[in-house]
Amino acid sequence: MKTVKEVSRISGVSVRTLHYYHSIGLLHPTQITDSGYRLYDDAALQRLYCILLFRELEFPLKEIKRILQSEQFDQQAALQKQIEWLKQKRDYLDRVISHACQIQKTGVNAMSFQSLNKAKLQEYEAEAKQRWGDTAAYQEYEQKRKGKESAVDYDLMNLFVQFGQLRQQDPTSQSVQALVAALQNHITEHRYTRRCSVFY
Amino acid sequence: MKTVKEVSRISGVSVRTLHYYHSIGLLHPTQITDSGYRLYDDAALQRLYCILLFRELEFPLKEIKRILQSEQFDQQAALQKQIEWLKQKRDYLDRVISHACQIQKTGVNAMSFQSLNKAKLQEYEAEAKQRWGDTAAYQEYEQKRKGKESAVDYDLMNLFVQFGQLRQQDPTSQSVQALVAALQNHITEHRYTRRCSVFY
DNA sequence: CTTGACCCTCACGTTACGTTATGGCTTATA
DNA sequence: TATAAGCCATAACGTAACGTGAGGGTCAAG
Repeated sequence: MKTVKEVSRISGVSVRTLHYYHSIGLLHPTQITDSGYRLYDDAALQRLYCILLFRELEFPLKEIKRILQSEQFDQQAALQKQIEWLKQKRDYLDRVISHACQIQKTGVNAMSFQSLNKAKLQEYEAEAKQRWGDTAAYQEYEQKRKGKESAVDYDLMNLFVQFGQLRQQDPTSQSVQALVAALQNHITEHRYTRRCSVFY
Repeated sequence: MKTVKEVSRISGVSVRTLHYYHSIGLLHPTQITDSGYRLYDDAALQRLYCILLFRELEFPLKEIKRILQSEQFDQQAALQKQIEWLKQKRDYLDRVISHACQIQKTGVNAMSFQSLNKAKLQEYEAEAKQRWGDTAAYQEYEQKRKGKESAVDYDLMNLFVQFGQLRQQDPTSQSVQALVAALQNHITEHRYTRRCSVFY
């Protein structure tokens, strides 16, 4: 039986987080002493680990809660499909890279934005639908998506468009340099942290 | 001069967002009519585009505000370094994939966690430090990081550890299937959205 | 029995908006 | 010109996942 502090040290989450997870019913302490102290056993730790796992994947806590009490699916096939998905992401990254290289060499004017558009992503989405359309989880997902407009009409291309437009303007201009500086800084800062460590 | 509705339609952001950006001083309307209506010109639209660009990269709005009024850096070199960074990410993804394949074939017991650990990411971090250590932006970043403990002692490996542990337990168990199902569902749901479209 | 390290429960702050609620402005049409 | 449709505005509360004190019990050591 471990106290909040011990669990915190072991798992890396804050005591406050344990309080919070308790309050929302995501992780109940195994026992609570007369004086109100929370105590956790190994099973609780195991569950916490699962929670953190899903959190790593950016599941909202409510989803995690739901997940941890549901059941279904073929595991082996899932891993297989997961691998394929990862490969597609890598390929996409490849295209992004070559595109960036092209921009670097030729500037914006020569960019063939058609070659790298979000159509590819939608392809994936369609494929995902095929792959998971028969699952209960996906059905729910679909349900939730209804009514939500995908009102995002800018994307990676626009990033490069911006880059390009700025380049054509004035290489030493305020906005260009600020853009680049910030880009680097931000990526340096955020791309090594928990949020993105898994899929980058 | 466009009204909020028009800007909203063009840019894809909500009217509320325009209100908000105004309220925090991130994007001022070009003009405000006697009756209090916000009006934006093309320069404002351009600025909005920049804002959205940075937002896409997950900059907090405060940072964006700061960025848009700062100035510095060599742009060309930055793009180059950015490309290299992207390549490293892709390579990391490659390793993740091969690791996943190995797990798929041999199960957990055979996993060589040493081969894919966060050391590689830390390498990148060190390299980033070298690359950007001389920049003002990075200095600030360092400043901010002080005092923050990197208390996250689980990562992608733990993902597979979990996967593996569960597999060894019982392939048809509740937790295994829930894990996989949720994983798939979540990724299907979240990996095609705005948040991650750029870097995947 | 006192001290220090731990524990507890409020409860407000944060980020980037979404979502009504309530009411004024503008424009087209009857 | 009156009225309705459609757009505008300002509150002001809700959300997610905690961080950060404030104010106050508890427990083991000395």
